Amino acid sequence: MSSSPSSSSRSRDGAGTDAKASSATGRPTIRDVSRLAGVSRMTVSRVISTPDLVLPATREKVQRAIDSLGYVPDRAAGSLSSRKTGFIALMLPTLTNANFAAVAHGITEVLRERDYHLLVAYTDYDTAEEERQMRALLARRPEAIVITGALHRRSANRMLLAADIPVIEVANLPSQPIEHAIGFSNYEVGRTAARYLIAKGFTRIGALAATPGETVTDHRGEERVRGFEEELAASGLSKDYVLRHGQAPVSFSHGSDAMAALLAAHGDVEAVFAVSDMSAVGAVMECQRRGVAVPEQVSIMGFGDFEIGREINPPLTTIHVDFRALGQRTGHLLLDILATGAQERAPQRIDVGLSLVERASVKGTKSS
Amino acid sequence: MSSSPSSSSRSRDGAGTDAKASSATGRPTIRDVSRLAGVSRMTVSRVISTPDLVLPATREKVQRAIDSLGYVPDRAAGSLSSRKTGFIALMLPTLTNANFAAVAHGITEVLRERDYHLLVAYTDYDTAEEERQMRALLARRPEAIVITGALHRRSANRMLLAADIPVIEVANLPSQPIEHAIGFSNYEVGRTAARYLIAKGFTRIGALAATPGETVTDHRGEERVRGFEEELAASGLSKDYVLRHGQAPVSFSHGSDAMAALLAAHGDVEAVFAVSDMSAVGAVMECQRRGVAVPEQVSIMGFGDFEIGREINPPLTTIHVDFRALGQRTGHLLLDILATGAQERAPQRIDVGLSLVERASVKGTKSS
DNA sequence: GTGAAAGCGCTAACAC
DNA sequence: GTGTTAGCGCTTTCAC
Repeated sequence: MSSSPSSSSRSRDGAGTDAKASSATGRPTIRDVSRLAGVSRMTVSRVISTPDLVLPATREKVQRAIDSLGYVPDRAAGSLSSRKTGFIALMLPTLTNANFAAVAHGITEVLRERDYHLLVAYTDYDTAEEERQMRALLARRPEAIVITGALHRRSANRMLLAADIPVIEVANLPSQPIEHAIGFSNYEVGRTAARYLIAKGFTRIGALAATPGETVTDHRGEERVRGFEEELAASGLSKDYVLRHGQAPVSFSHGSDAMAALLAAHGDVEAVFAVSDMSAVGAVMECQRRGVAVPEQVSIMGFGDFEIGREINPPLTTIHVDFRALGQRTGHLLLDILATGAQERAPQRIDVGLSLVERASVKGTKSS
Repeated sequence: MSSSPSSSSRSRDGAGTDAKASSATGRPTIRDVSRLAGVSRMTVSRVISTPDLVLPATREKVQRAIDSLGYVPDRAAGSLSSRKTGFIALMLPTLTNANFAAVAHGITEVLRERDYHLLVAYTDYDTAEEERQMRALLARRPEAIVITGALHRRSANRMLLAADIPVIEVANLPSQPIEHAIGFSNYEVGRTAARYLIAKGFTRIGALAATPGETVTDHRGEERVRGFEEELAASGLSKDYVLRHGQAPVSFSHGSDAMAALLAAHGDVEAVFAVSDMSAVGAVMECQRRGVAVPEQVSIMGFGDFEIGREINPPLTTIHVDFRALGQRTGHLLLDILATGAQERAPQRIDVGLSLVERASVKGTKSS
């Protein structure tokens, strides 16, 4: 493997000057490539990032060296020097939720093309984890950060501001966004559901949500019930049928349990809005088991338009938000911001809206 | 902010010597902290990573400087120097699947404590994405890599080997693992399902799977049908009822569609194994819609033990694997390997096994 | 079109 | 206990 000295002593440094031993890790470095190709490290760097600035002959020579060594540039070293890490931070309550997973998926799809990498952190709805996760995320020097819903700790918020990177809030649309926001109003979701059920002529209208906990809270879900309750109140209807039951995250079994509890307490309930389709599906199943006909005896609707809702019998009426598209839009805004050069971009506030999907689980729908 | 010269010229360099201007990014560096605290950068570094080696008085002084500046160490710079990135790579087919999300979740839970970060990449079942994703992952110099199922491209495999880091295969248990493997045999899942249905006395037994595609293939699902078919053949039963339909990833609607197709082609089918609970649930719903009684007319079972299976009516018989625990075990093995010092650890091959969960969707179960 | 020098922000190794 | 020196593997900047 010793390179035979060339006949003339060349002034280019390539194989000669940069004669340091190869790295201890065994993984080839840019230096190994430069030596093998007989060019400087800078030329190797150019072949990788700006190949057009390199003569085709040189480029091929370098490329062969790269291939034969199986060289993969170390991005950490590159970042340190270029001050661009290629990381985008994403902070979620959980990944074990199809909608949040869809957001992450949508963002990734878009960022992938530009070689950005998503750094995902999740709090499991635990506000105490926020600060830890935020610190860990910021230590990787993301070029921007995407968060879902508001932060709930001042400390986490302070860190976020101090980081001085673009912030995008997704899947929730605060009236006063930190900077950019793409999403919809959870509060409006609740109001929309209530208005819909009221318009259908129901008067004993309930809801199924999680109990807000000390540390573990589904803030978005809670906002939905809040909107729901206020609309009920605005129409002079009772909130007695609104049930907060169990802990976040809500799931199918949450819906079954909560529905059972609601039927036990208020057997005369006519219509129910569950803050998530997961709960709504559980509620429908519970009704089936109890011989309570849906929608003849009880109408049920949910939120999220999860695939399962389309499949059950009767199909679930729900409120739809396209989370994957939300992720994709977020990805595009991100690329836009990062290309435009950081803070030049005026804060965006994009409401992707909601749509009510009428299916057969609510009485009085054409399809039911 | 100018520091007044102290009465004596001290030999410690702290505030004096390290007098370079603060960084261009605006974010404080270790140098800013050291200056403010009047100590060397090394002392700051120690306060962060090995506080016990620093005098309490010094430590507090430094901590105050850290807090007042809002300093968050740059891990990229740290990695470069220490050669420990704190990254674990995870390569999945998709995150939009509760079981894979659960694996990621389980790993994260464990690694979190040690400040390791999971770097997730997904291929969307596209084997062509493998190489790209693998390269991007390795460029971040993960200390270990976790992959689900085998890699399908030689190029990706070569890169993996060249990276020379611990490899753990999860959720699939190849007979010849690359190195470590934690999981179960998908092939056995299929055989178990077939044996179960055969033992129940059925003879016209079908399956619902995806069609293997050119680029998009659910290899794990395909292995499950393969095992299923072989067991059928071993008992001299026909494979005519085994249906490969639609594209991966399978979903609820895949199950509905496939079940409809199966009933159309072979109305006399007695029992069906769907390669995923998602499909199985879709199949049950389709039967309900068609007035085909489950399990009286057709028995249905799935794989994965998704929560929804427990909730539907009748509850779904399935094969259970605890994916979150799988993730947690993977996390612990990872910590073990990384602590033991890389390659010292003998390759582990851990079969977490399967369990058949009998519920009411198969005829002849006590509960049905 | 290519190269040399300098340095990104941190820590390993060794002084004292 | 704390400081100094010397890099980690890249890219920026500027020279030629």
